[in-house]
Amino acid sequence: MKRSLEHIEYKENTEALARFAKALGHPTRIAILKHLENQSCCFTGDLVEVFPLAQSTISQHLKELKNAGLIQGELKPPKIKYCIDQENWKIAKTLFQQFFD
Amino acid sequence: MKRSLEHIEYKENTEALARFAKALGHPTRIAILKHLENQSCCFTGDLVEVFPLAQSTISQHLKELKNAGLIQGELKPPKIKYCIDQENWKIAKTLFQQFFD
DNA sequence: AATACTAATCGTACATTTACGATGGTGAAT
DNA sequence: ATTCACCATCGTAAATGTACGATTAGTATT
Repeated sequence: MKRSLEHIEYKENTEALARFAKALGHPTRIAILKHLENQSCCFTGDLVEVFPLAQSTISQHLKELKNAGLIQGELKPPKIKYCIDQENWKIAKTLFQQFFD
Repeated sequence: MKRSLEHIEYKENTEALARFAKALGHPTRIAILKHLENQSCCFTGDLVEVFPLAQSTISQHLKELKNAGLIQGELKPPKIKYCIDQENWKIAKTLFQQFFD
């Protein structure tokens, strides 16, 4: 990508907001989060049934959402229960609110 | 990307929200929009001075923001004045608000 | 018509994203 | 210890994203 070597200095929260936005930047991930908002929690397998995508693809999307901090996984053997990460969710909500005035 | 041929059917507004989010998914674009919110409007050249990026790179980011509908350009020869697209901005704001409850 | 200025677009290089199937790992139950 | 179910991760392929410099296009002004 021929990146500039030094890291650009952005204003406070700019990168955090961009990171959240990027995680939301795919319809499947939006749909997963909407699903989680309704159900409050769900298992990977549930999503695989809901969406016409491979299990690995769903898993990848979950990973990205987790990396962005928007969801968290809880071991519930033999499944994993995913829920909204309420704390970060609130942060994201606030950042978007501030951003849009 | 070995995409599924048929298009996945998402719920209302899911794709619109994802499209906005994707456009916001880069810190430079967030910064540009913040700048526009302060200044209300600005020229491409102004941004080139503000950010340590090539003119073509700024132009590309502006194009994406325009494609997403978040900004609009007005011919002000020999420059182009960019402003927030208030109408779509309101739509985006609403979509994010709804999404975060 | 020629010039000057601005910004878009082109061409390129490399990173990242998105999808799939295949494989590996973890915890429960047998 | 073996097996089963579930899910993560790996490997891969193709699309998209991000950056740059160089070129082109558009709009006054001369």
